[in-house]
Amino acid sequence: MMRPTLSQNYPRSGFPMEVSTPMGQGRVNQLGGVFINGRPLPNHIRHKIVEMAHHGIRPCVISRQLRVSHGCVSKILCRYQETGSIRPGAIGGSKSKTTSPDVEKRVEEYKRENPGIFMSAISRIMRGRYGARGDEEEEDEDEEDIEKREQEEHARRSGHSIEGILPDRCEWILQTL
DNA sequence: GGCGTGACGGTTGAA
DNA sequence: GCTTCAACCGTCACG
Repeated sequence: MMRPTLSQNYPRSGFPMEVSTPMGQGRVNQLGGVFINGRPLPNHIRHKIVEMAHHGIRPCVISRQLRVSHGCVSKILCRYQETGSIRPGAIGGSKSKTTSPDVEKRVEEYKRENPGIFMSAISRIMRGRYGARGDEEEEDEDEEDIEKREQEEHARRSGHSIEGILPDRCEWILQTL
């Protein structure tokens, strides 16, 4: 199982078809769908996958209809079940080193001393970071909005404020609560 | 025929 | 500015 095959070399040695997209060099998969190797599927496609699955449509039908490989449909649905989010994970970069054991210890201490303030701070940060993301399966979010938010997020991350650091660690913080 | 899974080549961005 | 590295991506094919 899972051995390399000739067809797996498509991308390198002459994929059957290549198309140009605003995002760059697109390729065409076996189902005739266009994808960009290494890049996530557009948000509206991901949204549609989840939506169709919600309506009880089988993954194989979804993959055929949207022309996305069934492996991809499977992955996206798995991820959606696990995280509740249709958004792709953060691509690239290195793991944040902002939470050394020392930092963790101090956050823990601070949490004990100021539980109220700590919680409201986290809530504020979470609102700022995720906004209405919890409703994303109901709302058809504009890709422009997403892009804008990502840009803002990026700008915030590159800053040196505590809020540029903490959001990445919110999951850990919440786990320790 | 439908599905889960792992290898693969590719992209990305922090260090 | 360039390189390295580790994370993620979607496709493909096997079982």
